Amino acid sequence: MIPQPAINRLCNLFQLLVEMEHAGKFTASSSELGENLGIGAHNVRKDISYLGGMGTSGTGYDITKLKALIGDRFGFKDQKRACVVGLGRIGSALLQHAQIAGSEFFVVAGFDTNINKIETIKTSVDVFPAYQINEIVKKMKIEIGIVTVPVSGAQETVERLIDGGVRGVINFAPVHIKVNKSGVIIKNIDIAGELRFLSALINEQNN
Amino acid sequence: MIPQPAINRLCNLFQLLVEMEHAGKFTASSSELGENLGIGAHNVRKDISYLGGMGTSGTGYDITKLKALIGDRFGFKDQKRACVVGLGRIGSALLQHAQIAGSEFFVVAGFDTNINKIETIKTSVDVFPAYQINEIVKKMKIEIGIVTVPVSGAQETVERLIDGGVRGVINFAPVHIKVNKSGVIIKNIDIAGELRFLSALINEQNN
DNA sequence: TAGATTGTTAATCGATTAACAATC
DNA sequence: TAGATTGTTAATCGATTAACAATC
Repeated sequence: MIPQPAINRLCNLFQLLVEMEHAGKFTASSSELGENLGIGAHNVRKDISYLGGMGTSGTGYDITKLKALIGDRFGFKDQKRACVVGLGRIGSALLQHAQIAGSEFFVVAGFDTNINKIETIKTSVDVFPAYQINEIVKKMKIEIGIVTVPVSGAQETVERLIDGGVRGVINFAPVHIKVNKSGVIIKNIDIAGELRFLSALINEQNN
Repeated sequence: MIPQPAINRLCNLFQLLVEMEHAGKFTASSSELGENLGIGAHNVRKDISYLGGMGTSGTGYDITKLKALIGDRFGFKDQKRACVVGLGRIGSALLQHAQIAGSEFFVVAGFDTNINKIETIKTSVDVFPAYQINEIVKKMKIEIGIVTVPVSGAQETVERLIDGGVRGVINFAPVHIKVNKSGVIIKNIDIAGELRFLSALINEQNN
């Protein structure tokens, strides 16, 4: 059982390794990796040790092997299908963006309650009315839902996604979502909240 | 010295209180607040106690007073000026969005290296070429920078913002930014990273 | 070999949870 | 008063840091 913060750091490490590999590097030491991630070398080694470890004393880590170790463990090889619900400014930005990110995630569908918006929107991704969420998620075997609807619609939207069979949700609405089905994970991203947090931290420094 | 996780939760609590007040509620107990935040009542009381506490035994908390207590402590009353650098899909969405969010943050300027983009973009917010970051941030007394440039430009962008006098940065580029000036806070939001993290968590459950 | 760097154990640190006396 | 709920102290839990023997 790997602690969540460690899983998170290992995800960041994975991304760093992708970039390093791309840049033509072959090996890296824990201190070099730590520097690039903004954490201690200890921490890097400790995190990697949760996966069993595979570094070479005196030399460091083989970038390609380490990347594979993390990727295998967390299932980063398989493509993952996602959908976006709520095609406002951020939603429609993500509808395009998520494919690009060079990541293993593909946005394969978009949803909105507003029929006009559905007809207007210019995108290569198929777009459907919100009442079809359940049906389409099932049909397309979508694993992850990205929710960018207003607070008032978030809970219901997530429930429909879960009914459709989604395993995880990224929720941009600033509300806590209640989940009854076990095994479903919700991750919140709250941009206004982060701004507020940042501003609180700045304020705290001044006293 | 309030622990950071507590500050974060108090920010969420603040937002909840705004909504509750808006809904016409006057008091709330720690258990009710906790339920809405997805945390324990213990935790709510503990967090509030960092601010000195002000609940009434047997009755709970006065929503308006509690909101004021948090807001005063973290400086949420004053309007904060922010700018967005990098007017891609997400950047230009934020250029509009951040004002709306009903928050105390105002986006007062946008920047991009691409001159064409600057001329094309439709927005009520003033938009400038990136080389003017330092100058404009100083002139407009912008406190917070929101960075949505590609990884390759992120470090330099943040440095320019800090030179201009920004106190905090929200960075959407998936890189760790090095800061030399003390008192400046960087918060990362990595959407692709969150997707990866989510997918790793889902994967971990299956074993 | 000598220098570098890993993996792991033990020690520290900090936050969350629990419990309860105090209070409205 | 009796019931409800706070604020705080103490106990638990978990993660990070430090240190070092093992290894290439």
